[in-house]
Formats: sequence, C-alpha cells, structure tokens
Amino acid sequence: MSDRPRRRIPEATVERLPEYLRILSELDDDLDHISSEQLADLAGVNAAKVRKDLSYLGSYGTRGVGYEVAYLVFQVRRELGLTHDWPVIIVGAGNLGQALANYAGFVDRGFPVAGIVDVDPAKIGSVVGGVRVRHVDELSTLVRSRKVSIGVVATPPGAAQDAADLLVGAGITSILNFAPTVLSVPRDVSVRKVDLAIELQILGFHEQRRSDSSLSIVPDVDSSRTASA
Amino acid sequence: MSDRPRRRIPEATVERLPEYLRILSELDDDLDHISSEQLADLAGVNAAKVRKDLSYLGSYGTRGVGYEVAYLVFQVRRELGLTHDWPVIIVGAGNLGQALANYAGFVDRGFPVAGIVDVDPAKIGSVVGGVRVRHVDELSTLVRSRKVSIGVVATPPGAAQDAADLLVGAGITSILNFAPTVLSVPRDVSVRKVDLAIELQILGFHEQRRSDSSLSIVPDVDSSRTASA
DNA sequence: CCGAGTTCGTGAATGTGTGCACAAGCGCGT
DNA sequence: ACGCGCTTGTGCACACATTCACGAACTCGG
Repeated sequence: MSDRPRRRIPEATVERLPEYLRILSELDDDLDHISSEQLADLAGVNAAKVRKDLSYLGSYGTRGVGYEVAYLVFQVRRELGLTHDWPVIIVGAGNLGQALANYAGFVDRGFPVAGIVDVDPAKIGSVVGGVRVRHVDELSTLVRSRKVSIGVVATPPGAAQDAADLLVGAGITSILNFAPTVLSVPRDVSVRKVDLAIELQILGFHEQRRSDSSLSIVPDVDSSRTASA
Repeated sequence: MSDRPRRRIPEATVERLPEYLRILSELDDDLDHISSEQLADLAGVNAAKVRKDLSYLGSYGTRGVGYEVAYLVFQVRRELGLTHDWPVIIVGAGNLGQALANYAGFVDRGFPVAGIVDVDPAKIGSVVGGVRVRHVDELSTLVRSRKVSIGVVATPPGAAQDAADLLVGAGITSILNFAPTVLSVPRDVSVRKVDLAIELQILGFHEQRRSDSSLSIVPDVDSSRTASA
C-alpha cells in the first residue's frame, strides 16, 4: 500500500467519479468484472474518458479483462475520501431543508445529517428525517461536537450570507449552497452551488435555440414540436 | 440594431448568463450603469470573463462608461429566451417535488409550475404550491394543453426512467433530473442532472485533500474573502 | 479642444478537457 | 507454447475555456 501516485486529479474527473461509483455500487453482485465500455454506456459517456478518468487513480484494470468491480469500488471510494462518513449540517428547515433532511440518499452515500437548524421558533423542536430541528444559536456547538466539516445552506436568499458566515465561523470548510446568492467566504473554504432556477434557464436557452432554428425569425412557441417517439 | 450576430454562444457562457441576469435584476434602481469589474465582483468571477461573455451577445457596452443595466438585462433575457414564460411539469410529489412546487424562485424567474403528477393515490388531489397534484395518466394531456416543454423528474430512482419516457412520449424536449440515475432519452432531448449526493461527494473529495496536505504543506497565508460562485 | 482617466472589446497565450487510435498486456483455446 | 481476440493505458491532436494585455472609444475638467 506504499506508493500512491498522488497525481493531481483533474476537476472534470472528480465530478464524474461519484457517478461511476454509484453505478458500480448498483451492479449485480454476480458481475465481478466490468469493461470501460460497459461502464461508459451506463454512465452515458465515452469509453476513452472512463479509462482516462480511472487511470488517474492508478492502473487498476486488467487488459483483456476489464476492471474488478469490488476493487474498483474500493479505490474510487478511497480516492473520494469516502472511507469514513462526512456528517453535514443543514441551515434552514424550510421546504428544501426538510426535503434534504428526509432524503435517504444522503446517509446512504456517507453523508449523515448531523443537525438541522433554523431561526423560526415554530420549526424548532420538530423532527425531520429523524433529526430534531434546533435553534441556529446551537450551530457552532453542534458543528464542533459532531466534527462536522460540510454545511448546507438551504435558507431564503436574504439569509444565505449570514448562514455562510455562521458556518465559516464555526469552522466549516465546505459549503453546498442552494440559495440563489453568491456567497463570499474565505479562500480556503470550498463552495458549490446548486441553483434550480439557473438549471431551468439553461434548459430554456436550448429550448429557444431549438425553436429558433426550425422557424426563421418569428419567436413562436408551439407549432413545431418534435414528437420524438 | 437590426442585426443580431447570431453567434454561437459557448456552453460555459450560457451557464453564467443566468447568474449575471439575477445579479443585474437585483441591483438598486438608481444604478443605471455597471462596469464589467463591478459585475465580476458580484458574480465572483474575473472581469475579462464577464466582458467576453457579454461580447457574445453583441457590443452592448460603452467604453469609459460600462453597461447600461436595463438594456443589458433586456439583452440577456432575450438571449436566454426569457421573453416569455416556460411552464414546467413536475413528476413526483414527494418531499423534493413538493419543495420544488413551493419554491417561489421558479415562477419568479419565468418558470411557472403548470402541473405536478404522481402515482400515489394518497397524494393526488392535494395542493402544493397552489397546484393540485394529478395522476400521472394525465401527464400527456396536461403537457399538450398547457404547451409545456420542460419536465422535472423528482421521483425515486427506480421510477425515473419511466418518468422520463412518459415525458418524452408527451412531447417534452428538456428534462431536469433530480434522481440519481442516468436517463436514456432520444438525442434531441436535453437533459440536465442535479444530484445532491454527488455534490457532497465532490466537496468531500476536497475536504479530504485539505486534511491530507495540511500534514505536509503549510496552507496559504490569509483569510481574505473571495466570492465563490 | 485637449489630455487624463476610465472601461470595453478582443487577439493571443495559456490552461483544461476530450476523443481517437494504437501499442502493450492478458486470458484462453488449441 | 503460441497465436488470437479482447481491453487497458496513454500519446497526440484538437476543441474549448480562461486570462492577460492592449488598442480603441468614451467622459470629464479645464
């Protein structure tokens, strides 16, 4: 177990590894090897990309055979740091916060909800996803006692920056932000953002392109809907 | 003004335009011009990037002055196809589906919820976000009568492909998928995916890197604030 | 009307990601 | 033991994205 290449893994690859991992984890137990092409099909990507991605972890495949599923799963998990759980704390117990706390996929994939906090007295004390909602004042204590390093911002936009400041102040170093706001944080804190409206706007852009090019100028909506079987 | 360059807009730019638009829309009314640097600061990106992004829309800035906010908003909206609303239909009225239907940000930004469907008889008839939950059998009718072109998959993973097939069958050409599943759809259908667990795993990867390297290498000086998207 | 200060638009350099194509390695059948 | 078919790992070329750096165009004060 000595030499790990410790190569720098490209960000694009890091973003695909979790998908590979999910697919591999869901495979039938009786399938013990998988080829880059099979995995590529399941992931909806190119086989060469799969091979290149996996090559950053080391040479864990066997030519003529493929990758041993169990071993590959282990290696990907190790590389992603999933050898232990990463507890998360959710700030905001509104619709989204509750949905997140209830989402089994979190704990299943190694991210148990260590706590959920809110400012609204009406919400405090209620239980969502098996966790009791606490007052935001307890955030810092909670983070430290449960060794939480990932925070999830699920507040209204106006409160998002405050939530981020609280999280950072409590020692959090990674934030997943669902509020439509640009968070300003120290440089050593990672932030990822999920903005549902932005996703829709990107789709809307492509929709528009589609209809634009079928007609000539008039920005009509309906008429030519491609009834793809 | 007649000529629209009709240049091809890079995908990376398309993904940033909605963020610029949101920021511009939230600016004080008394600010009538904004420079690329100001906008860049607010968006947490490089000023040159802002200028290049905006240049794909045409030359709408004025040297020495900046961009006229109102005009720029109009141009970005036009480019993104936001001159009219894009109704969406949500498949799955579970925790996430309900949170999405309740999310005001959708309708505010031009994506009214035209319908929400489920298979569970217990959920049908209830009202979320002002919309009545209907049976999934009504999906096709709903899509056609309300001219919906964007579908949102918020089902459990096992039902996601079925949901996608239904949407495609009904004539939907864009899908936003929240289920941790790779959807297979005809080539002319756009799919974007939001996987919450994957986002956390990416953060976890960087967390791990952080703790790994802090053992050997002294991290950077500061704690100055940076805006991160 | 001119010069100083500002800011855009963009060419060019650099950095990052993708995909082809093929040599090298492995297993299996004979 | 050997050759054949399969699959990996990766060099290379190309495509895409980011950032720098600078000329061009504008405002404003005197």
